Amino acid sequence: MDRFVSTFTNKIDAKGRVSIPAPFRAVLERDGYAHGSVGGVYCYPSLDAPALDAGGERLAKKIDGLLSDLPDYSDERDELSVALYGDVQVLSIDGDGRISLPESLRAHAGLTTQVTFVGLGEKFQMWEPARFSERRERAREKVQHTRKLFSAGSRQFSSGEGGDEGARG
Amino acid sequence: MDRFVSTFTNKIDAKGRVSIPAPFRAVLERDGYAHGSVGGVYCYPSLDAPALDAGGERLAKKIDGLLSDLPDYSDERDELSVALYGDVQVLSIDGDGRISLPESLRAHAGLTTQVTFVGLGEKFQMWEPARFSERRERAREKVQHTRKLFSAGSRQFSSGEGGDEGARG
DNA sequence: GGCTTTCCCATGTCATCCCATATGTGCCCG
DNA sequence: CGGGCACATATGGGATGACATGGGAAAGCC
Repeated sequence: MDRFVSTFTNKIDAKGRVSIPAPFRAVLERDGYAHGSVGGVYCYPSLDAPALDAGGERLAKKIDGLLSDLPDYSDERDELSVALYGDVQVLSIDGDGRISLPESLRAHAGLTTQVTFVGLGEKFQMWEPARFSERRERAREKVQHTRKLFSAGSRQFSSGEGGDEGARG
Repeated sequence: MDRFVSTFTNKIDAKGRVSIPAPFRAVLERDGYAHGSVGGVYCYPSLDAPALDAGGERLAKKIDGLLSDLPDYSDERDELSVALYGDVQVLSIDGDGRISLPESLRAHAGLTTQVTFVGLGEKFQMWEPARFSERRERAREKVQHTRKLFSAGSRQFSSGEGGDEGARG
């Protein structure tokens, strides 16, 4: 199965366009993106980060799956639909492998001149480079912390330790 | 399968006309809307929101399906029929891809100068922009809450940070 | 006959398409 | 082993077309 991996940073040009890293593009194409046809890149604001989530058909079907569990015409379904579908933008890829990011999306992620593409397996994220490096730093720390937990059989970690960077904000 | 996705905001002109976003129009056309022929956009007040629901043939059939599940001549069916069919308007799309909204529909959604079209998969809704952003905010909070339930127990420490690869799925 | 609705055309803006260029990378050949 | 060539990718810009929107004319309705 193809996954989105690695990170790349590309520029946003004067028209708001940005090249999708070629490896990501390849994954999207294998994921049902036919060049001329309908469909494209599904993109929406990340729920818990100043970034954008994006993916192909596989991601879209996952969203469908969430909703199909709820009964038609229930209040709950309508509300979830708004949150899931309402924020989604379908971005088409031009002949040169670029997408153009609407203002609303750029605003959520604070994107101005550059975008960092971060592969997350079934989807990828787009970050403002500076924010991402900050986030990555914290993620590294957390991995270290997790490793300590794995090896904690011998040594009991103190209860305060886990909270040093855990609170997000 | 074609779905209504994304949100768009268009203006209502002096004659009460409003352009249907081109992507939605494309979905409607694929859904059995032949340009000159009979049929059009099925539109009715949302049952539980100050908005309008709309869609094409597929939506109409779904409503039929809901009713056929209920016994003939039952009070419940009568009530639902009235609620669903009674307020339905079939709006025709003009040569430029516009519909004109009758006063009764506009009143229910509080539409004045602008309309926000919200794709919800098999149907779409029309909102007064300000009301929609309010609703969207609530929907987001609800999804966040739901997500926390999903991921509760799997990660006790630090809510979210590195673990957001499962965000929407 | 006045009013509303529908059709048609005009316009400005924005997105898309296409091509040109730069940069870097791997490969081939010397 | 090193230089150069070819290709893929990223990026910039110009031109063309799509789309939203406004207004006028014609056709139906009361």
